[in-house]
Amino acid sequence: MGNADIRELAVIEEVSFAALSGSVVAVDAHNWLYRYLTTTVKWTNDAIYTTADGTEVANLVGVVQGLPKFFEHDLTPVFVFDGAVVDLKDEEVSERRRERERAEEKLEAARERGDDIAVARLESRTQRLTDTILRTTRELLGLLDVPVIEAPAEGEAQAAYMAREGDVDYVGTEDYDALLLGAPLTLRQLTSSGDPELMDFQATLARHDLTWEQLVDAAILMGTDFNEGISGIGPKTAVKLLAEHGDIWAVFEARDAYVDGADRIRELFLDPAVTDEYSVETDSSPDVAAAREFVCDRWEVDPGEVERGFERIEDSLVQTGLDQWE
DNA sequence: CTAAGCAA
DNA sequence: TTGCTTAGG
Repeated sequence: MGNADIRELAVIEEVSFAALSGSVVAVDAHNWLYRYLTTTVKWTNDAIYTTADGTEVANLVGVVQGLPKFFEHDLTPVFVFDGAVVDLKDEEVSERRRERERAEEKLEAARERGDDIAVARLESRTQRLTDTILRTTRELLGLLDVPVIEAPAEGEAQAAYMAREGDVDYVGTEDYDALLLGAPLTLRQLTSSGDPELMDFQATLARHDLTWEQLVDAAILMGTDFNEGISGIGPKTAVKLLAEHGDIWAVFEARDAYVDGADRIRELFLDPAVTDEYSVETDSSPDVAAAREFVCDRWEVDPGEVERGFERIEDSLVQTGLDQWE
């Protein structure tokens, strides 16, 4: 599939958190939450992340554990939430449904034979961001005064747009799509322990002598989330073909191979639904006490699970407060 | 999912 | 160079 192929084209360098100090990052909220739920939190035990009535609250633990990373490095996160689901082609939708059903069958089988490791792995695959998870995440971010922006469609597209407009410095997501959406600078691995990775849009275009349209065309040839690539075309061949033929239509002609709905897929990347109705408020005053109460009292999370995170948030507040006097 | 190794 | 498989997180 295409993701690794796009990485192959992208100009990516490691950066230090220190180099990012003072900047604003538009975080793809769904991507960030998903990553936290599947890797950090979900991996350990399950019961403590569920309330007595069965509501999942692992997201709250994830938020409390994940935000300090931004604050401690003097990064301002802006969380961008998905709006309406972008409608895919019918076959794509049913393919995904089949995938999901297959995964859920396997999960059931693993449960029956008591294979805990397999259960954990499969659960992370079938994990869904429920309405409750999204709602409580927004509420907690609100209490901590972290800006939240509602995208009309894909959060990542909105984030990329805000970065292109210069309203934020970076897009934060693990997804390579940000590059196709024209996000000038994308940060990856903000949640993991090592240094972040910086993906540079203009440098990527320059390296391969491509226009934005051609980069998107190359991705479509190699395969994206929305289409199968053309067999036999990887990163090298895609770039060569576009240099030779100019655009995807000419390539189709020359190879007598076609991608269904290529014009629509192109549009999803080049001209996605976004809104100007947002404001990025960078000075914040988190109500940590209220956040604690929300997480531990309202949602019954064991204080031990989030205490360290709240402390780090409080400490980083003091720290930035001091910085202003230096 | 990502990296590495191998066949065509 | 691409695509497939396998190991590991």
